[in-house]
Amino acid sequence: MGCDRQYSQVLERLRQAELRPTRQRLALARLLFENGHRHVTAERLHEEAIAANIRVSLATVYNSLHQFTDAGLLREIVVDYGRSYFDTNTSDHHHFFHESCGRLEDIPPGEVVVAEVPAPPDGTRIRRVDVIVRVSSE
Amino acid sequence: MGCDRQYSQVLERLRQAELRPTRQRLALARLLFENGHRHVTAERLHEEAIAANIRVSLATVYNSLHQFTDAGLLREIVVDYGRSYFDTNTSDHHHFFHESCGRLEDIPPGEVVVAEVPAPPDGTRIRRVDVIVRVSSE
DNA sequence: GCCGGACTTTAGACTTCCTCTAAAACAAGT
DNA sequence: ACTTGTTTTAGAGGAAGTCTAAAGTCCGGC
Repeated sequence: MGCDRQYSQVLERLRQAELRPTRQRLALARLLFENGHRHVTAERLHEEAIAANIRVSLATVYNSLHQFTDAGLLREIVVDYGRSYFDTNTSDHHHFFHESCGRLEDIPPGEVVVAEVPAPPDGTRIRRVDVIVRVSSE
Repeated sequence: MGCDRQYSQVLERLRQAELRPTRQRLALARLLFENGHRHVTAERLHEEAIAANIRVSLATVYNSLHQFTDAGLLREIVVDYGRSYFDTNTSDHHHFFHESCGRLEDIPPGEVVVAEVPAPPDGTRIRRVDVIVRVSSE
């Protein structure tokens, strides 16, 4: 099954991020990282955890998501007013946002090319370029 | 001064958008459109209106901003979780977002080139492409 | 000018998403 | 096992925005 290997990989990720592998962090990390790339909201992850019988508070879910983000394990994406998505794919890529259902989807790599990144204003440095292609059903 | 002309231009804009030129809408529209392009939040516009002795409620500011947006007079931009900016420049352009101070700034036209816009997922149509370049002070 | 009906505005309660607080629980070295 | 510093938690608190229903305004017809 490879379960043990996955488990210890997740554990190792937390160690490298210098985050104590507590019960809650470990469980959340497994939900996030053991099944391919995902886009989740805090609410959604919390529901999943509860459904999986992991007792964890919403505050801890928020804390963990932010700690993972700070450690570079997640990327936070804001599209809709007042809702954050967390993407387990931290590589350089962009998104489709489905306006009708609020779903976020990766744009296959290589499909958007920002041909020329503008010079940042004086005294500033570019942290990231976000491209969001908003789509709606026809 | 050209004030009368500006006034009637704003009036005309509301008429074309099929929005009754009420006292409040007219006053807000003047704040928004009579002094070059701007990026404002609802809170900010409300404060300005109060400061200019225009009695208007926050709810009306929100209503008006959304009506103007629906009519194509404004463009709504979401960068930060839980805060919307409204841009009076509705032409096709993109933004720098200053992470430290929360300021939004236009990228001069022609500076970002999205060389290739990806094909939208089946059954969907592209509504808009948003490019946000996040910068922070060095 | 004045009326009447439709459209707008308003205050304030409410919702949603998220953060804070202080106390209880836990991890990990000794 | 004990201690110490870190984490977790429930629930209160906060910010941004929406909703409601009552009061006010616009404007065409008279």
